[in-house]
Amino acid sequence: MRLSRYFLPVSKESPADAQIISHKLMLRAGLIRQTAAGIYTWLPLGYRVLRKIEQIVREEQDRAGAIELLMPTMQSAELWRQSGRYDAYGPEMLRIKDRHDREMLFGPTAEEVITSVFRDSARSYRDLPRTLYNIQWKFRDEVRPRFGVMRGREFLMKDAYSFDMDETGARHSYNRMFVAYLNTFARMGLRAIPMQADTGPIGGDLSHEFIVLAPTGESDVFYHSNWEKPAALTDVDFDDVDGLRSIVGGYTADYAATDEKRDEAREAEAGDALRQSRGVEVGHIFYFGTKYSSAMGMKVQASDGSEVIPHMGSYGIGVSRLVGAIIEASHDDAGIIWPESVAPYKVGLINMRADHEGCAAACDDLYRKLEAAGVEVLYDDRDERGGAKFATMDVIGLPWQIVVGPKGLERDVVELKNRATGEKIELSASDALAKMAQRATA
RNA sequence: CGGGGCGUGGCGCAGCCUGGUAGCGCAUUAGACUGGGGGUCUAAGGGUCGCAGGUUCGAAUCCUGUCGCCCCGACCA
Repeated sequence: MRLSRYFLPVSKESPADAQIISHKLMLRAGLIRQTAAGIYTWLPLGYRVLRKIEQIVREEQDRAGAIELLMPTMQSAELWRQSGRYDAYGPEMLRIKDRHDREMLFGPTAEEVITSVFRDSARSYRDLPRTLYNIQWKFRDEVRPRFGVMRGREFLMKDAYSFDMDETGARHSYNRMFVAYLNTFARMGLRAIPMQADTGPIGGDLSHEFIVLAPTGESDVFYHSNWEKPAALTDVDFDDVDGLRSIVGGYTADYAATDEKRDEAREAEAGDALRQSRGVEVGHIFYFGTKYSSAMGMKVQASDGSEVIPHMGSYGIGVSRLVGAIIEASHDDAGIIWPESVAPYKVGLINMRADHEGCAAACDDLYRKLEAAGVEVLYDDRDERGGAKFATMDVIGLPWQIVVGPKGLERDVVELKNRATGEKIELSASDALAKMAQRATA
């Protein structure tokens, strides 16, 4: 993409409304614009990041054996009356009437929809277990939206729902998601710590919140220093019940708890290794037994002919919130530092002198070759001074910058800069191309 | 939902107390110079001061209402 033809409104100053760093940077870097309280338009650059994150979530859900579908944003009140939640949910649910005066709502979650859909088609134990998920916009009419996309009213959520014949099966489904979540966040460069959590209005007795450490987080959290080691992907067979259980057991062995769930004995045990921080909740998983399946009359026939009420769990990831959480965890004074896995473009190509014939030709050539090699490149071909271009690239946080200028070209070199480390090396344009092409396919 | 604050060119703000020609910085446009970390000079464009009503000869300014947004607290993927 040529910057001269793109829509990327960046600015030096951020609106006074923005309080926390991720919100300020998302506005300054031209990622989002607010449309109403807690409701945002995703500008081109921000939307690319959102889709990258969404795709990682999707791939890890698929790997864990979950199946994607798409449920509507609008739901009928009737469905929520079946579960008894229509009255229980309260003013956070946005209620709407259609032209026939029928009561509708903008879905804050989808237990009712999925249970109804699956209930009407699943007849036998052969149809189970299944975990179904979708990535869809949700609306929760928060009393006080704030912190940009970290706490919006409209937000993109991945929500998964598992159906099993019994609690043992349900716990395995739960463990699948537990490990899938660790892998999902690790791929985004985040260390997300699973913590024992309250189940809240969703109900049930087994629940973990996945929390990313950040000083601006909304929850106080306590954890063992073992959690400070960098996040690593776990290569697992998701069908291996015992193997998965022991992996989850291993992860939960190290103490980690939110403020409400602190355990004095375990904190004493951790001793000097106990750490305190603030955190952002990026995922939450629940096992809640037959709460919805029984309320909504879901039954399937077991192999012995008896009727069984399936056990369920639900599993959420705040996809749009993750954009903010990643920035909270990865930025510096100059701007955002995107992990390569979610960066909107891999590399920013800076033409130091748009008016310089040789320089422009070299840049155009390198740009074409990068695109042909499948490297996502944002080419700053504007007639601006170098300083302005550096500042733009730094604030939008692309992982790599290739700087092409007349001085370097005299010696047949370009400069490759790593945004995260600030390290700069000189190399030939073809070497820079090769290096970027290699990273694009890695 | 309780408490507090703010709405003035795209963004950040001043002006309001004490009513009288709407201003500054950044950004934008044009030209010139300049060219490796947000350049300089010159010129220019852009605002019915959130909206509605009231007071007044006259309202950004005073009064009433209303809408929107933000902050603290309680609640949340």
